[in-house]
Amino acid sequence: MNTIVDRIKTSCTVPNPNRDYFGLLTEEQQKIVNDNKVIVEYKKGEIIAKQGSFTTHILNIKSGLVKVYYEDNNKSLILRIVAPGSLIGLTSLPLSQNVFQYTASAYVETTAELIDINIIRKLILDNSRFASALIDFLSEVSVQKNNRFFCLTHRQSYGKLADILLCLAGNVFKTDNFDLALSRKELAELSGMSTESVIRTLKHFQEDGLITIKGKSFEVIDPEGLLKICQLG
Amino acid sequence: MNTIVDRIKTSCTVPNPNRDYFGLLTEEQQKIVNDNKVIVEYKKGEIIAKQGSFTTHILNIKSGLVKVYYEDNNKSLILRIVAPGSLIGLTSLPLSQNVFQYTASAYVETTAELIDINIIRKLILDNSRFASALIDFLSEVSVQKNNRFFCLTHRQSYGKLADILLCLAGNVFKTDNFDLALSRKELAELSGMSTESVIRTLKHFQEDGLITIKGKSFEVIDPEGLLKICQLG
DNA sequence: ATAAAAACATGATATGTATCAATTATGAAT
DNA sequence: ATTCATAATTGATACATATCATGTTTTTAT
Repeated sequence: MNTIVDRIKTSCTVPNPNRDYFGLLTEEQQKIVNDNKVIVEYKKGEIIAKQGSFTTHILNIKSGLVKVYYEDNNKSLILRIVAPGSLIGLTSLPLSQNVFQYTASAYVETTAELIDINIIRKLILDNSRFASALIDFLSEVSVQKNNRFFCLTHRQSYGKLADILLCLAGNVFKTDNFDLALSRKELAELSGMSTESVIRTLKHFQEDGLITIKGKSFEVIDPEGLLKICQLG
Repeated sequence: MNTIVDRIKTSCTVPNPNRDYFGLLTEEQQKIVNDNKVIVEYKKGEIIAKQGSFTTHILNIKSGLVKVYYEDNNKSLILRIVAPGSLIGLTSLPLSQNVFQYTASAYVETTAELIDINIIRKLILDNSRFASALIDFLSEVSVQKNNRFFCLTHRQSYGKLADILLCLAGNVFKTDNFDLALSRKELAELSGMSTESVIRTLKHFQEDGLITIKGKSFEVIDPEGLLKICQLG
């Protein structure tokens, strides 16, 4: 599949087609996981994991949409957007950093499996295919994050927002026409801009016939135009 | 050890005390590695790995100092500084992204072991302690990189540069008095600023009695002062 | 249904920092 | 030692974007 989003270095961090990490386990190992997991539903805005608190569980996101962000001095930086099929908390696997290194909260109603991190640690040692899959996962997240930060540090507002819009249409909703659960403020956080600048830039895009907005309803009219803006910076 | 650098979220990405990843292998496995590695010396400025080229080898840095950076549209972003004891190329372990995701070049004369990546892939499957150690490594690099990007996106020039200076003194050279191999331009890249701004800011720090500079020779006079600047932003 | 709060929008202003241009210093090469 | 190239420095200017102030609309709660 070769979408328009594949043609830019996007700040989008929604993962590629899900992998079934736990499908690599033996039946017996799967049973251990199933016996040691709980399913939790989070309402919109709820904290799923809090930076600095002990990581007792890895989260496997089953439905919804989650933001993972780093907090310091009342400022925050969104590290990645997590969609179903992705895991949260793996950076706490090293015993030397056994607390959450970031906060995760639900953008929308979200369901997650919580699996004891010590079970995961044991499975890594017992099942090398599983371990290898986690290495792949960490590597892929790392590369996506590099893209994101390149965009954030080297593009200016028009490019950043165009990028986000293409990402939302192409990766998250997979249609040019979507209702966005995020507020303008959240869009601003995501693109590293001020809320006002987001609003102004969206207006500009609309005037140039690139998109149409009605409240929370977005439509991408000219994806190629947005792409061009991304590439220019 | 509790240095001043431990008290801030630093953009510094020099790794913690080395781990001997290959020491976790069996003697037999170590022999395989030794039979399939070469040692290469790189001169200052030489490219060690080029973004986009096939990753045939993982690099184990033995001496020197390396910058790992992401390139796009003639712009570049330094992802991390690599000191001896660290590995380069692990993000190419997934077969889905088997090319270098970044470029690495030597800041100073550098020595590296090159180990066939397929050997590494096999060892991950054969030795789960080794796999687990690589997971830890990837997690730690990930967290350090988050810190770096938080600094780059949420601090302004004075804070960024103060941070870099503390990092150089505290983590890289481990003394308040050091000769810096990096040019002002490289310092600018590292802090995500323009060269001119770096120079002006360094001058300002000097006028305020925080540091002394004579050409390439730096001395940190008032680390607490620099720390305060970091924390303010 | 009404009040209160939050989100959205718009204009004016401030500011940090890049960019440009020009000058001086440093180091390498012949 | 002289030339050339590269790095460092300084000042003037431009500009993107944050911040502030204020008003409007939408959503939420009672």
